[in-house]
Amino acid sequence: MTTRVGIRDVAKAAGVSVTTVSHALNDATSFRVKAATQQLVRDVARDLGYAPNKMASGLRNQRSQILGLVSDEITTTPFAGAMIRGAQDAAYDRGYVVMVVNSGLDSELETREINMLRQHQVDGVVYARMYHQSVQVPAELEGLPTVLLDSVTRDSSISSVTPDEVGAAETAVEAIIQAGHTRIGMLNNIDDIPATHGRREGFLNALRRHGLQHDPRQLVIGQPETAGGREAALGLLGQPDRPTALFCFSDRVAMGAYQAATALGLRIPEDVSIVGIDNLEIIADALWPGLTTVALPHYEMGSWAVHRLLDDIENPGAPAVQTQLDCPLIERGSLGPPPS
Amino acid sequence: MTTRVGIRDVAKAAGVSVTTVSHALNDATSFRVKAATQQLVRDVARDLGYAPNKMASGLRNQRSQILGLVSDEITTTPFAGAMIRGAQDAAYDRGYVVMVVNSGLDSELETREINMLRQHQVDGVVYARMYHQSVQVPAELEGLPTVLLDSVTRDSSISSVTPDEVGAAETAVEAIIQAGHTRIGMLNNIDDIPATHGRREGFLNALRRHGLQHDPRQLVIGQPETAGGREAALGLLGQPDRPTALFCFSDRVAMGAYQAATALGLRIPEDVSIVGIDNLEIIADALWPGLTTVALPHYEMGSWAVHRLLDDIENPGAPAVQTQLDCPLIERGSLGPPPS
DNA sequence: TTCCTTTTGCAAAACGTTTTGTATCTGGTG
DNA sequence: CACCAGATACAAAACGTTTTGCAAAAGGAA
Repeated sequence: MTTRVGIRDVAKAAGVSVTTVSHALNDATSFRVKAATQQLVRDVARDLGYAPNKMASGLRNQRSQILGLVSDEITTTPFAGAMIRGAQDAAYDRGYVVMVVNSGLDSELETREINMLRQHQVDGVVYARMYHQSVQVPAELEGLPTVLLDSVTRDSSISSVTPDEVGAAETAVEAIIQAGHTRIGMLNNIDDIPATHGRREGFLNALRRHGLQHDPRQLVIGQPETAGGREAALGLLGQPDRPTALFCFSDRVAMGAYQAATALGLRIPEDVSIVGIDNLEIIADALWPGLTTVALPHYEMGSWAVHRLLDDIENPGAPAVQTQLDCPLIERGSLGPPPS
Repeated sequence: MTTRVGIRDVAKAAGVSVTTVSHALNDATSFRVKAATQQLVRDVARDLGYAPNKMASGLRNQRSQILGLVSDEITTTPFAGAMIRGAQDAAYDRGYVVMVVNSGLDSELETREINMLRQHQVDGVVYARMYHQSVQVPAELEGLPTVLLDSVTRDSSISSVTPDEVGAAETAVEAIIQAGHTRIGMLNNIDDIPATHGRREGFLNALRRHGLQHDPRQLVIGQPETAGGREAALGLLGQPDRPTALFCFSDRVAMGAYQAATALGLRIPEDVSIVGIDNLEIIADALWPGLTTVALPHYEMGSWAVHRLLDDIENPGAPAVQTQLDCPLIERGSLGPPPS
């Protein structure tokens, strides 16, 4: 219940004026205050536990130092956590704080939530999706600095950051090829999203680069969940000329592939190697043996988005940029040489 | 770049005074304005897209309408997403917004982050953990309305919400018993945390209630991850008098039990039934067959915490309360009758 | 001493609201 | 017409800062 300590209290305690305190604390307009007094003021402020009221200073400078993060769902995967944390950490490093808001798929709710953010005078907004997709930025964001996270839009005047899907697939398939495989199958997603196309392209690129022939029957599609992966893998691994390695659209699909392999009596990686994408630790670490996979840089994307947004805010005018972040290979135990 | 529309603009457009606008919009101090004018003002405000500046109003009424949510890690499991969303939704329904901040295990960072929240004048904070544990509330929260989420502390003057661990285990084991099992094993956690003890207690309660004898050799402990569950289950299921059902500390442990069963050539649920706790969809849905498990009410806890916090803020003085939320059984396919 | 220069203080305005007290307007009633 | 009640307007203060212009103090150098 102790009434908050304000700048006047600090001034009184330090025996200087509020003007001096203000200058001492925000050393911006320097040289109105001598180094010694500045130190004194700071010490006193610390001792008193003074914390400037950001509503007041924000009101005065028309800067809230708050960023909005609007996302769709954040419940099913841990990806959201990583992105938010990346955004958070970056914001914190630069003296900002993040207001998170999520609206599921309800665009009316989204509108109202963005409105709330505006009322709180957020300095900018990160517009995030939980998986890489193409979006239309809501009209309410008009006039607010905005950066897209894990999403892109037609309007190239908005900066965005996404995973390098093609590169991720190339990384995975290169690793498979390096291990000696020549008959490689892919379990792709049936949905028409950027990840589907990008990863397919990367898969084909890697094969081509190494002069490996692509057998279209070994690129199958299915639902991007475990059940879909299981079915697809059962089909692929049941054939006599089965592939010796499987590149899977995601770790969940890879989990299905494990189940299929086990059901068929194939050992991993002795009889068949499996590589995924996502580095969904809760699955990749839990599979037996551990799943070799390519990590999606969620934390880094969150961080990148906020840094970009703050650059935009702090000195506007830079051209928008569409960035794709690298996806590193995480080796566990599911990739080995092909059976001889 | 259109300069924000303020209350004066609304007043001018509606042809009334700012006083009237303010009264019309916050109908609190009623009857200073006639219903007709109120409607007029509201229409004009909507047409102009007027959004009250919360920094200004907050400064004036010493109320930011912002809640802080400080948590530890939010990266590995999707639980964080559910809790945050629950908190979020509840806050939104009552006109508040949430600032999320997370500090890992770095308590110095936590201190500084709480400080930031204070600077932004949050009206209260939810102090959250990602798994049920006992915590010490940091001194910086002194004087701020606080509610604990998925955590408890010695000081019973702070309200808290946690899952009903004992009840969750009872629910799971009751279901197993209803299915006809009499030889039931438990794979518990080795860590000394509330969940470990609560779930053990619930397990024993259920057995006792049905007059089933508890064989201590069938309650084994291990690391609460998949590998730990696998090892523990291999031991338990390898014996001739193996249990016909396994109650697992968590879904990840249950996944290990699946692996062990598969390795031993046991079918689920024909040869052995398995029940978990967590309802970690990404795993429970992915296992084959689907995992019957008990859900931890993360969303509900987040929502409860915020509602409690706002009750505290809006009319202080109510006694603190320690709440435990129910955990419902989620049936999939891993529980069946015992082999005959 | 006198004149600078550097450091500090003081007062005031501004940010956009809410809230209060008082004054004004309107229309109806006696 | 005079009076009254209800509805509204107006002006001002307050919330806690930042920033400005100007004045005052403290030194040092001439």
